[in-house]
Amino acid sequence: MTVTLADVAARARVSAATVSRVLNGNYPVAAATRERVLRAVRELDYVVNGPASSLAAATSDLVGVLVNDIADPFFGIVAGAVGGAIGAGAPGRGGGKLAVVCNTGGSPEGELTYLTLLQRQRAAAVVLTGGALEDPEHTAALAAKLARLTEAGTRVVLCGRPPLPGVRAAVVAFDNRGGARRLTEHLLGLGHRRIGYAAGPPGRTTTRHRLEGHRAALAAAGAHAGRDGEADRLTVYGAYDRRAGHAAACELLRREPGLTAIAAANDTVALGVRVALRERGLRVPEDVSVTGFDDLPCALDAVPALTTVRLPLAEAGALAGRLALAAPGAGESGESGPGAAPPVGAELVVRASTGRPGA
Amino acid sequence: MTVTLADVAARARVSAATVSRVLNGNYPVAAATRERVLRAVRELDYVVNGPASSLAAATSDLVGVLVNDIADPFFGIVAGAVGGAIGAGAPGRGGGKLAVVCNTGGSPEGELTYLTLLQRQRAAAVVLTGGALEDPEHTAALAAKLARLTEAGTRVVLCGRPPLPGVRAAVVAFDNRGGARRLTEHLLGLGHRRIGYAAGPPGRTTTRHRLEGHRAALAAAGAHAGRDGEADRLTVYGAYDRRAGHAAACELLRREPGLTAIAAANDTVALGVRVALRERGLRVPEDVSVTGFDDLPCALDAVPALTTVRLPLAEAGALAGRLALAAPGAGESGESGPGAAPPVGAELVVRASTGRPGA
DNA sequence: TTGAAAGCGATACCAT
DNA sequence: ATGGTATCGCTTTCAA
Repeated sequence: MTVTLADVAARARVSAATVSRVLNGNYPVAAATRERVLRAVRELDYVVNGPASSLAAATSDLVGVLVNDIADPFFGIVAGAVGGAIGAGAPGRGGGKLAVVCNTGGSPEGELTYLTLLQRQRAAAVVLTGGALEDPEHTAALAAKLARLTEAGTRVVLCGRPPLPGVRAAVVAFDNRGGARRLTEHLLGLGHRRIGYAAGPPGRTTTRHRLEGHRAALAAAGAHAGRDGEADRLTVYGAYDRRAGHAAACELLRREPGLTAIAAANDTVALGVRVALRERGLRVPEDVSVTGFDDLPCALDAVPALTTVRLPLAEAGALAGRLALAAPGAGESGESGPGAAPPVGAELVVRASTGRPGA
Repeated sequence: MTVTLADVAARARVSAATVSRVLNGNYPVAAATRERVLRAVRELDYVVNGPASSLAAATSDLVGVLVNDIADPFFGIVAGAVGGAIGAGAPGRGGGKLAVVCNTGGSPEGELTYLTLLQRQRAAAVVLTGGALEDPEHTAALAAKLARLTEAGTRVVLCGRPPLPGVRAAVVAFDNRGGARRLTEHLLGLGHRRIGYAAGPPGRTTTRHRLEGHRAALAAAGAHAGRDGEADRLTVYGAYDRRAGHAAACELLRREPGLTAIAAANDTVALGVRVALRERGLRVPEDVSVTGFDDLPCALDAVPALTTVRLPLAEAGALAGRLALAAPGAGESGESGPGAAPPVGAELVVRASTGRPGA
């Protein structure tokens, strides 16, 4: 029925071993022989049997990419970049791999389940993207699972989340604290003093780090500083989605109608905040930008103050992809060998303000 | 080193065959025996070797999802829904499959390359999403490739693109013509008469169908009808991204400054149009919505006229996922067997108008 | 209900 | 440079 290596070998009048060598290009093969084999492959329309190959070689060319929410362009861009970096046209050896994008929905079980699925597939590498849960129990389970994976030869890349103790992994770090801090400093610089904060879901590294950055900026400026718990009162947690951003803005304005600005923990949340502000007839600044907008010159020009905070997200993803390809053992926990850029500077953080500084 | 079926069998004091039966649940096994096996699996922390299993069974539990642009939330939502429908918690038999999201970038080669990669993996199914290229040569190549896949037992699902002659595939159809037509009718209803159109890339099914719908509405209303080529003059083609939307709006306004509205071929393009309008100080209507906004009540309320055009995108994706799981041979080319909903009604189409009806 | 054994298709070591 | 072949881990008849 389906064409196998043996069929090709027969047609090319060589052994199966030779065909394998030609196809993998790992061993020297006479040019004439190679030609004969390649022609047979073409004529028979032969396609390698991946499973068989993976079984024999004890490794597959699958690379798992775990994302918290594939519907969020943030992860879409990262996943796309990883896929591009490891895919067909990938530079050097190790290319031609297939990205398996797994949507965990941010749930701990989802994360573990998909890792098991990938482990089962003997994935060449797994890339965990986005903030991690800070629950000790889950962290332990995750670390254990990842340890097993690395033992089995699977490379682990952490992109946008902190290193895991005891896990040999390459990591692409985002400066969540610094980014959030600069964001709030920007608002303070505009004259805002009563600033609300639409935070991410509790218990996530990104949520905590960004909130810390936000508060550091407030503290440095002496804002909210007097009354205890004032910062808490002006902070509302929620999922990283529009609906939550909308709800957060409503709640924040209910608690403190005198708010002049609201900082959001990420782009998607900012979109929700925007909608809430518009509903109330509040002015929404044009400089609310969205992940991915950076390919639009006009959008960039509109937010000069934030330009430096911007992260070429796609490049971070590509870097993660390259790290996934790198030979195991190369520069773990930090960056890696050839062609690897230093850890990326800052996470993209965008805010929506009510645009009434001093009001 | 790594635990195998044989290890589990030994520990449970049964044969490998029995372990396999327990794990796959296809054959009857004594309850006591099953327990013993499952305990051994747990104790040894055994994980099936996917490649070996796929090799023996001649099929894998991978489902390929081809998307034109993973960074576009439209595809993110669809891909996520497919993944959810076939994944861990999938109903009935056939669940527990792994979605492999492949970003073709809308290129014909990418499409073919990924299909080969999936063919090599012996994918259980492939889901092609989004508009298709109308190039006869590529269509033929694609049809041939898909034919080979189905022959090998891979199910093919077309989601958002027309059926392919000679290819046994399930299809989830979007009413691109109808959606676009209603969109333009909406604008006409608001009093607009000089309407620009930011179309998608030339040569795509979605581009053509939506444009046809748009023009049908214009023709029915007698708008643009008099002068020949007027509709062409007010149409600008471009990629399905913001940058192109921005460029299209600029060009349209250059050609006809008297424009009172611009209809965009999709959400992402509409966002770009929006930016261009804002740059010019033109009023941007609040009812410009974005794919995925439908989970935000306020957004829905803002666009009553479009509510009926809205497609629960995630549901279309889930449907496609279910079709991917269905037994081969079940109701091809149209819809399918158990639990399958009828083809979805309408594609989500959003527009941006300059908000100056009659101006 | 369970076991034994023959593949599945490619890889890589050992010869030649 | 090329061929023979054991091996990878699981599935699936065929018997018992």
